[in-house]
Amino acid sequence: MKDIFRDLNEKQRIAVEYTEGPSMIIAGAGSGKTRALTYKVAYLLRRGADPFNILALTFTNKAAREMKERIMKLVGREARNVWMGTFHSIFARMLRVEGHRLGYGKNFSIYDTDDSKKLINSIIREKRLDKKAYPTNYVLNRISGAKISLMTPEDYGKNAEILQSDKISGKPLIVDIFKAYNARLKKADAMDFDDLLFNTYVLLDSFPEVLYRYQRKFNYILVDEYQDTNLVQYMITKKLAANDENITVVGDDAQSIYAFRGANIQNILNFQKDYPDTKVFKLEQNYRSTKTICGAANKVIAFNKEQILKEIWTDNTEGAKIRMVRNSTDSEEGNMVAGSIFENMMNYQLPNSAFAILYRTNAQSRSFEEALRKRNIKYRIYGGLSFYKRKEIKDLLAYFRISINHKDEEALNRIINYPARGIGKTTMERVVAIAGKAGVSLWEVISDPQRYGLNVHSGISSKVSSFVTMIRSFAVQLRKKDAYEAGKLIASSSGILKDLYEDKTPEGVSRYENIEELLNAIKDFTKQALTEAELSEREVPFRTLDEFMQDIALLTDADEKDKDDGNHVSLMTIHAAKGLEFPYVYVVGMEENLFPSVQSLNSRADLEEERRLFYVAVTRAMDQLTLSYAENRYKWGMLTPSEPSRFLEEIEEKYLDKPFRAAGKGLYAPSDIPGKSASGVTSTFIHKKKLKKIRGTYDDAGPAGSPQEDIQVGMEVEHLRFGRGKVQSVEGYGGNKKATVFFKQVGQKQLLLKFAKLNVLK
DNA sequence: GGAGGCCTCGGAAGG
DNA sequence: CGAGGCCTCC
Repeated sequence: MKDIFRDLNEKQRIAVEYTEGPSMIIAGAGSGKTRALTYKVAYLLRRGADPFNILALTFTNKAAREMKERIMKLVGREARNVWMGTFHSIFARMLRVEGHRLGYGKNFSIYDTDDSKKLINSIIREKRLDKKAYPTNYVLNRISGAKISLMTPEDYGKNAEILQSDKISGKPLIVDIFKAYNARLKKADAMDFDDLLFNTYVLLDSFPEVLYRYQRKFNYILVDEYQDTNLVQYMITKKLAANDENITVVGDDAQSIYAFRGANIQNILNFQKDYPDTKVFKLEQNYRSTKTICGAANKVIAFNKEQILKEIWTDNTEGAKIRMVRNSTDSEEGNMVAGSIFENMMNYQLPNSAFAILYRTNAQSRSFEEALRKRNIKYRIYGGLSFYKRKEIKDLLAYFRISINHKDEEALNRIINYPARGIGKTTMERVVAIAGKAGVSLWEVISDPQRYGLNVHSGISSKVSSFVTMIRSFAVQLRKKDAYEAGKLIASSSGILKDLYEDKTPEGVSRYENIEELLNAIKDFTKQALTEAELSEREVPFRTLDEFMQDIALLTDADEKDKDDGNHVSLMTIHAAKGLEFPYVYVVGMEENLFPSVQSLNSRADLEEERRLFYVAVTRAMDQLTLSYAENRYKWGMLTPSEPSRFLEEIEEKYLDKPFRAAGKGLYAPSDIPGKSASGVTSTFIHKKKLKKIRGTYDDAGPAGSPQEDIQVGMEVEHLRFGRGKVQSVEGYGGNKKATVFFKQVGQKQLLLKFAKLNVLK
């Protein structure tokens, strides 16, 4: 048990050891929040807790997966039985078992945001409402907000305040759309993302025996990123923990950046009121960043009024000053950043993965893409169109969905006439109308058209019936074949493969390849061996397609594995960067009306959230932070002038490389950057451990590097990127000391020892 | 029923 | 600028 604690500092250790009763770990940026959480679970397991009795909730699949892997490394394979996952996936799992009490089938569908929007649009159309008056996103946000606040459509309709505000905004009928929307979901045996939470709450609230069972089951509850929880998440965890109150929440109010989607910062601020016995632990030692970056970040966040007081500090070195760079246009900004990355890479022998470019909006990525491509620097853009959002993928998945759950209306609408089979808009409008009147699902109508008096030409009626027959045959095959065989059969029998195969345009070819890729993923899934325990409790001795669908229904882009070795410059929004760290960080587009965004300028709360976002951006940097802005930027095709962001002035002068707004010109102009003395970067002190942590590809064999002075001719050394080699000669003194090394893989290289961290092997 | 032209409008994003 | 919705025309 000792060895677990060896990796923790005193404060972390005390927090981890405190297992009985409510506790809150307020963890500053880079202070080892994830570490505390993973070690606490590991510690519980070591002390004999049953993994099945531990519930650990996260916001992203990635966080859950990484934590699980780390715990498995600490205590072994049993850790995979911990109930660790996202709120949505854990609750979906519970609802598959218990949902029948609320009238859902075991194979209920999960509607993603696109499905929800389409459904809302069709309801607006059917109700003959004005689309302009009822924008889809607005309506969906209202509905989602209601569900997050645990309101049914009936509650919504009784709430005078809400009705009044809908009336004032000229949308008095949202309540009707909400009612219809929920009814349609139910009829389709489907839940949207919010329902997964809402229904879990209802389940625990209305069925005491179920609540009791899960309270007994989950002896220990841990919640990650607690500052991001919304009301329903808060209520569920409170209910589940009510029995023995062994609840640990981890978070940092300074990094709460999701209020816009319902996160309630009060949940963390009020935790101590909910559980008066709460033990509070503060982790403030930062292991990630230099003193400069920590100091600057503290100053920035201090401009906010609402916060739990805390300051991060670090034992790391002072480090390089923060650079601020003015550019005349956004494309110049792109070139400046790419040039600076290139130069740092060359000077200090850094991998691409040491660099990140962070921006406020996805639309900003273009100038950086172009500049990086010009220099042949590998990069990856996070966010944007994900694999599972592509049309062809959604089409095939819709076939899977409707084969599993015939009532799934959005899946049906999507594919009933794709590939084209002559069942058009008119026919479907009739089906929808009849189904609505009879109060049954669309499937019910098309599978028994006579009974419901579906009045169409005999030609069309035979097309409909052969579609129904096809889906039914898929359903039969689902039970006989494993996931891969069934998936392959559906892909070809549905006509999707043929349709895409015939399209020889580059896009068509790529769509075909995407389908192949999906089938490969299913193959991988199918190949995973089943344990004896699993085999004993299932009907068929192989993994099935509906299991695959449950596995991926809640997956998103962020879960996609890197296709390369992970050695790329990362481009992403600041939101997406939360939880990540990079040696070199460029926060770009630091301009008024962009960051902070226009929409945030109206209220103090919004501006403070924006500042927390800036705090998150600053604290992603380990070694060097560069802030940049452009005086002119293309916005929607127009070159628009812009002012530097107010946040730039919140960085204390003493942390800056050159004064911001000093008399005359302070900031770097881009021409100052590449080339000249590496812009005063004193040292890079990239810790090997950290680099390895970033992507896990730069494994170093030996222990921490030896002092550079000791490098001698004849030594066997290892370089992060070039691998093993032998020192041929050494020349120069002090900071200019150079070594010529022959590497087995890449041949002879001259290295400036100040920058190239070499491990001495022999 | 699908292709192509015109118009509109634009935040961030997990599941 | 570019994506997506809508209308028109074949």
